[in-house]
Amino acid sequence: MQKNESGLKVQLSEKGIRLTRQRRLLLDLIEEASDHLHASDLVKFALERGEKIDRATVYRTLGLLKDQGLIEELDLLHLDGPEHHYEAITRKSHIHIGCTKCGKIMEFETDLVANIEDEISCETGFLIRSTRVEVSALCPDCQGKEREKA
Amino acid sequence: MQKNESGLKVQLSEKGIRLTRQRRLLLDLIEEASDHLHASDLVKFALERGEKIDRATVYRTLGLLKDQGLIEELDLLHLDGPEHHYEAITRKSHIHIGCTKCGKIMEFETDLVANIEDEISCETGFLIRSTRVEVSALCPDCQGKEREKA
DNA sequence: GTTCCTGCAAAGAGTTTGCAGTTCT
DNA sequence: AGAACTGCAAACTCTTTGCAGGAAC
Repeated sequence: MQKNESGLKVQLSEKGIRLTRQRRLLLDLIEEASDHLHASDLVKFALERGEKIDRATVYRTLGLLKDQGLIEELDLLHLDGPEHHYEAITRKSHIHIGCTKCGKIMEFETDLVANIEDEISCETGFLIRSTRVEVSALCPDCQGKEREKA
Repeated sequence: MQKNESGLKVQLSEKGIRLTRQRRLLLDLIEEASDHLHASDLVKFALERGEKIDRATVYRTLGLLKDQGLIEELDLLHLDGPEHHYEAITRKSHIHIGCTKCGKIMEFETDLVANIEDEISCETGFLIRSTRVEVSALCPDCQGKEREKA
């Protein structure tokens, strides 16, 4: 373990999991990303910064990070295709709203998700790990275009 | 359009979409199902009642029904594999809680989802079509087993 | 030094597509 | 009759796996 490692890397290391060049690379890419990445994005972005990584390693690492609770797997309603998207789990959880017409994804923060989680815990006894909320909608721009047609 | 067609079939027909033998069959299976079906379930269940339907038709029909807003596509956190699951859209919406250990899926009804939708509509102007909430958790049984190990 | 990880290549699974023939309205 | 739908088969994409060599601790 090297000095001054960034957040997710420390977390992984503290769980007794080896930090390899490839894992550092992927964690960097995921932490720096503003978007929701999928596996082939990661291969591509790695190449762009001159580092090579195999698809298989990407998938294996994403699985590992998901199991360890460091990243979250999203489908984003498959508006963009069948791949899975991943994002770092941050303090403030947020939900995703996708426009079914233009495919745009918007993030939205709300405390109400925590309320749902509380209600579930109390009433069912389930111990919640994470909650994924994905909303399928029509964005304001696309609503305008729909009205023009009519 | 035949007489006494069931709910989803009427809805489809009213949209001007042809009712074929295969579509009736799939709608019947989806309406009667208590579980969340995926494509190959539908092929299998059709065969069990002596009707043949091609995979391609199943996928095309599921796409159609999803686009028309008659069924909802779920991933159920992929606890059960990479397939998509489908269920009829019913009046009372519900969310899915999956146990990451045993894979059990529980349905849960709450009014709080409607609150989230209201908040989103007001603050973003998005017109919501549907909201998918999938919770990853540990069920009470599996929590017990975890404690035994420790 | 031991254990775990990676790359490569091949396989696997779910899903989509082109086309000719059939069915619906 | 005309438009839309289906079955078949092949193709496609995303993802997983076995194995030999290499890296982390």
